[in-house]
Amino acid sequence: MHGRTNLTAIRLMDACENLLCEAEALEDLTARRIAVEANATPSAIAYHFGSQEELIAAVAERVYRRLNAERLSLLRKAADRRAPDPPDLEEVIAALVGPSIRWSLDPTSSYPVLSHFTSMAKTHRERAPHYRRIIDDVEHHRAFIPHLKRIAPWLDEVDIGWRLNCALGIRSQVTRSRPRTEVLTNYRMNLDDPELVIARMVEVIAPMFRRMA
Amino acid sequence: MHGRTNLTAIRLMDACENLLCEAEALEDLTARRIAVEANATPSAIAYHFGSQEELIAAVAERVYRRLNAERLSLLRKAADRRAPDPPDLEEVIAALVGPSIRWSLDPTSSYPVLSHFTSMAKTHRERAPHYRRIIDDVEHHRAFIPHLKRIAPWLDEVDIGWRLNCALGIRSQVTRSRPRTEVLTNYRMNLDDPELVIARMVEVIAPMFRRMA
DNA sequence: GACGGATTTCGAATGCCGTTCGAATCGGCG
DNA sequence: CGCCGATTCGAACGGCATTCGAAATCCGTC
Repeated sequence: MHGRTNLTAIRLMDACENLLCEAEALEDLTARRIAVEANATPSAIAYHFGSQEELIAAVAERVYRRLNAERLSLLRKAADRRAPDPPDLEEVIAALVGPSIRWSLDPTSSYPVLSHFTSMAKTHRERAPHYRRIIDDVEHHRAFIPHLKRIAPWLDEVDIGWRLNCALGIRSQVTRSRPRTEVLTNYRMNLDDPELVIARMVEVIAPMFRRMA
Repeated sequence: MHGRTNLTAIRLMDACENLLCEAEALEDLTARRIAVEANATPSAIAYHFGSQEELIAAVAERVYRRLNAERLSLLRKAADRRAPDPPDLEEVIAALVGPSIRWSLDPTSSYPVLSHFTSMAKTHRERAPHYRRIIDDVEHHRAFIPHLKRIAPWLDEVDIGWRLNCALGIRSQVTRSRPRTEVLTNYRMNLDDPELVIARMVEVIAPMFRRMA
């Protein structure tokens, strides 16, 4: 029934996720390789998912859900700790960027799936809408807005959203352009310790939400 | 002589640049289409550039040089205006992010070449080193460091480089993830006026280089 | 236990891709 | 004219994702 609850459908997704993590370049990920890794044939991909791209989208969505769950869990924790007072700004920022940073530095995580997936949206025309729906789903980011609004009530929602967007840009730069980051900091920053990196990011992002001097 | 000063080599680069700008997806860019657009054959690409990827790299490098020249020209202008005093912080930041923003909003510019090119580095394994050499060339960014250091002498060079890197991340987010930016700001920010966007970015980035309250 | 329709798997075929390669063509110089 | 390097071309080749009809498998029903 063309579903993805089937056993081989699951095996295809797992194989695709594994290959996507190991592959250093996307051209290493071919339908045939996925099929072999999953003990199936390329036709199985078409049958269960419609196309290779939709399989990848399904895998990416699955990984995204895990990351977002972690983010929102940290946000809830930050909110609960201080309730009914507004949460701690630095803790909220750490909840926003922390999971991405930790995943990107953990070689056993599936973070490569996400970074490959975003660059894939620019490659494929037909599936792009379907891809963008996943990438541009920012509901889990919007969840941060009300909390930040309580922390910085003098900013309107547009200002908050804009700063949130900027924070996400910094996050992407650090996770996806490591060579640039290394060169610009003269190789004198320890970019391997996630907590250190997160602290450095908080140090830069937090002032965006503080009242100007 | 396998050079790229030949007439058809130039026509190939121009055709590739045009197609790269018009194509909304990279799969639209094929060697055969480039050849047709340049009144040549696919073999000509191999002959003059070695491969399609190297042709694309040559085109991207050409566009990068134009953008960087514009950036450095603005930086020099900012430095000259206040010399021998340190340049104005906001003007330096505008020099850093302004050209990218203006190009990305100008439909006649070749900015799509750059955004496509960066996502291409993740797709191809063999040429990746060659690609990364172009992408990770941050010499033109490093040129900003001494000026920023004069503006914020209490920051060491690592701090300056880190903040510069963060500013570039914000720039990338705004130029490359417009849908996200729109949703997060509730579609209530005018993202079509480059000067307005630049002002908003300066507003967020400048505090990174100001002494904390 | 055997049947029959729906579901799933398979393998061959299709069309497009980038690239290769030998032959044909061009252009200037003796 | 005749030569030779530089350039262009067209016909391959292998690899890719995908399609499709036939086989195989599964499972409720007789």
